[in-house]
Amino acid sequence: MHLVTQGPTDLPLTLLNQLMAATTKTKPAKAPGLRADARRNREAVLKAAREAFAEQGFDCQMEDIARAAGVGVGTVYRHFPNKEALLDALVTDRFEKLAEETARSLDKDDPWEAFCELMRWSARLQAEDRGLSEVLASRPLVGEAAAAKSGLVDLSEKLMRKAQRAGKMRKDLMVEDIPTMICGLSAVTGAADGSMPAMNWERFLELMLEGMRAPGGAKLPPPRARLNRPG
Amino acid sequence: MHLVTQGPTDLPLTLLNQLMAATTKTKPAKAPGLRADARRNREAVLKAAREAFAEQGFDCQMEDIARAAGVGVGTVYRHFPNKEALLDALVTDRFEKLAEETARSLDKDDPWEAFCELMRWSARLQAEDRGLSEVLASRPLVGEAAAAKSGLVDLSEKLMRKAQRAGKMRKDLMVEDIPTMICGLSAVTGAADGSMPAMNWERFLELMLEGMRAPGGAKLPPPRARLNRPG
DNA sequence: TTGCAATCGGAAGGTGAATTCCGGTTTCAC
DNA sequence: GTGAAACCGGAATTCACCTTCCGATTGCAA
Repeated sequence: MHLVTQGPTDLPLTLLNQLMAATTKTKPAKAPGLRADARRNREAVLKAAREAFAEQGFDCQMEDIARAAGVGVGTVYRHFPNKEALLDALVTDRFEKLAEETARSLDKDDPWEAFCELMRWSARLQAEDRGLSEVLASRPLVGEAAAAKSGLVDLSEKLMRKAQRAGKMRKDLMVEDIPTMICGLSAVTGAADGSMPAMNWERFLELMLEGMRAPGGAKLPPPRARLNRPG
Repeated sequence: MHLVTQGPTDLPLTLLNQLMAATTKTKPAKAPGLRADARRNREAVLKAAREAFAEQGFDCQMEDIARAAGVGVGTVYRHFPNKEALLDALVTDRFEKLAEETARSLDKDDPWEAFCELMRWSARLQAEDRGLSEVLASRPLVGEAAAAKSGLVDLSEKLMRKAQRAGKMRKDLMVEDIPTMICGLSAVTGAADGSMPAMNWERFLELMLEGMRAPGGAKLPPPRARLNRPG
């Protein structure tokens, strides 16, 4: 009989694996001390999930993912305690990709142009990934993804301040306005690929950028709440 | 035994009621030749549904609606063939309200100011009604609501053209940009009331309006598809 | 008042997914 | 090579809703 893997769910087992990983590498490794077949399957599941999530968003089905990965649903659940955790892993990955690109933008010469290009790049990413756009538009974040987002916000803030100091972005914009903009944009990219092809996120984005450009016209309403971030 | 109301669902009965209504009033009447108790219940159901839909959006439950209306679920289904039809009725109603206000805006002196005020008013409506904002942000329309929307779009187009002729709105905006804007805005109002209170739709809206004001700056990307409308 | 068709309520049925369970396999340390 | 811990698959279970069904009730015309 098993001794340590007993419990209401498989979660403890997963945690154990993560602990073992931590002893091997310092970064949260993708596939720690797993048996060869397990590691292989885990990768296959992630790949299938990425595709299903990009295609159908949160409504993708666990069984489809399992089938696409060539495994049974049980295997999916051995690696991720539930659907939310699986998707959280994917979302975190996406956020890290966004953060990387944002960091790269910070090095460019013209911060305003860099900001605009970053927004365009990110909008394209959303347009190609229904899951990402759903998450950005309306899904509350959980788990690791929340932390990943907070890092992303910090980077955006840096870029924003740079553009403001350069006199190209209106001074009264706040960090909070950026997630807000991205939220609106995501709804548009999501709708555009779905039921309303006449929606045009490229135009929408340019219109918003136009509104953010310095010098600002009419005064913006004051904030009601601030993002609460550590620090 | 029944002779005319037989069918796979109660839909035929509803249609029949509507036909009967048509002979009494020219407009689609709310409660035609129904028995007194039926009419009373129908109103109660609509009221309860309106509240549940505004509060929880499409995820509201039929049983909750029935309970709030003080009737059984069976009664709800006698008046509306299914959930979608019930919500369609509510959405249509909302769209008509929007259209009325738009028509009123057409009579105002300063068309640009009227447009801005209309957008602000409509955003407030969305912020108070989760269901409405869901529909505008991402739900494909069905049934009557689709027709109601098309009427609304026509009116918006008139207002837009007026503002453009007055030289206050950039000339390269198209009708399609307005539903797009509203879609983005709805996502923001929806998120703001839910998980992300730091989102501020008032600021977002003003930013967008700023971008729409004449004279436009950078050229907008060309449309990819047009709204296909009759005429 | 009476007859009965229309209406009512809410239990039961159906559906679509997520999640659990467990007998059979596979990998790997020894 | 061998034993057992770790893994595997996918049928069975669970859960949360929407929708249907039908015996009991009620409004209304005669």
